[in-house]
Amino acid sequence: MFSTSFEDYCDFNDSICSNDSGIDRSYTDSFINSTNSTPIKHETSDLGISLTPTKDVRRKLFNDDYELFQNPTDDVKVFEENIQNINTSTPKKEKKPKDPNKPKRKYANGKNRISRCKSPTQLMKIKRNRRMKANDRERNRMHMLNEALDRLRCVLPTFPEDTKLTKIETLRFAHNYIFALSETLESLDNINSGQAPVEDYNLNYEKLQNYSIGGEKITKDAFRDIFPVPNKPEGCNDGSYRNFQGFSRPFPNGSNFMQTSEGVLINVGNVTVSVNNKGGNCITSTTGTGFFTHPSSFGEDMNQQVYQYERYGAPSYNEGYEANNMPGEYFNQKNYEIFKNAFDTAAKSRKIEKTEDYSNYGRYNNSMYGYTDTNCFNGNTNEYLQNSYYYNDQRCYRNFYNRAPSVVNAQI
DNA sequence: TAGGCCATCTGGTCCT
DNA sequence: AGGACCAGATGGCCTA
Repeated sequence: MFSTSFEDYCDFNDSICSNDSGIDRSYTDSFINSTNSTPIKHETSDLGISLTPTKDVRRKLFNDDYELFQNPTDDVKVFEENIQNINTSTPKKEKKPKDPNKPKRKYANGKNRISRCKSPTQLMKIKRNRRMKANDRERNRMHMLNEALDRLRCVLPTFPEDTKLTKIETLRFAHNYIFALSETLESLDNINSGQAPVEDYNLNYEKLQNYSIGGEKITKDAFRDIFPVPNKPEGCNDGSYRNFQGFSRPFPNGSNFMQTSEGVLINVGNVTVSVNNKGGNCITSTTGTGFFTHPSSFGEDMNQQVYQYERYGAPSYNEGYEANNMPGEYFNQKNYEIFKNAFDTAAKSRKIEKTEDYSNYGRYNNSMYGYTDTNCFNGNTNEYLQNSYYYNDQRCYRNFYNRAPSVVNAQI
């Protein structure tokens, strides 16, 4: 089975590996990312072929293996016998019945290219090469899967001080977060239809996150149990109290919706929208802030408004409603047009950078990984790493508190 | 030190 | 043949 020529095991010319095998890359990655991932083995007795840095080391490794092949110990013999009797492979799936109408595939006549005129030694090298390439592909595949999970983590409303969610926690939390957002939309629909909202949940991220980490799949009933309807704020008439609860950090009044004498503030997800009665409108998201200001209200400062609410408390819905005679329907056609125009203007003003192409294995580099929040910035200086994925695709949600807003002025 | 989590290796299966 | 996907095995790291 094994070649008796030692040199056959020592021919580690990299040319036997295809250009996309990523061998050098893997070796480099093992140093770059050694603190974040299991380093690729260099000194173990497994194949360890291309992953070892020098030919001398490779020779030593294979010399050891070669000696073992030539003179297997009793332990090795017993092990090899036992291993034949253990089936650790993926269980076979039942084969689908063949479709007789499906056209048969054509195969070339004669021996295939690989098995033709190849010595056992050459075949072994070919197999080993295939295995290395398969390992490399599998590694990259898992890396991309982890990239996707990291992206998911960044859009989930976790807090900076939290430890990184595990994979399963991330998936559970994402599921429950989507559920919670759906509940928000349902409440919003009830507002628009003139009905009282279904619930005014006393929501917060930490509860939802902790629930998710516990491994429970959230349901409507569980949702109501976990987030009970809070007591109405003082000054609100229960009969006409209308409010909906988003899932972002609430305003000082504990709600995600705030009706004031100046206008309306709505906070849903990562976006806060301020519609000012005088035309000074603002959209704030995790990616920045855009102000859409009517000429008559240039100089209006939303931050001052928020500060005023924090200090003196926001007026209740009824106060705002009565004072301004606001219509009950906030998301009517007119407001929709206002929002649409504002977003369109903002979209034209912002240049969207192309995100990194992950599909290029050759350019793959673990140093680009955003495993920790610190990867989003340059250490403690909070400078953006221009070559980081995070810089362009804005995944670093949890650190955007530090980001200065970009301001866009437009007339609506 | 046990257990959880993770990265990696590996062989099997399915599909093109 | 070869790539994608999957699941089991393994070893390292970390924490209670």
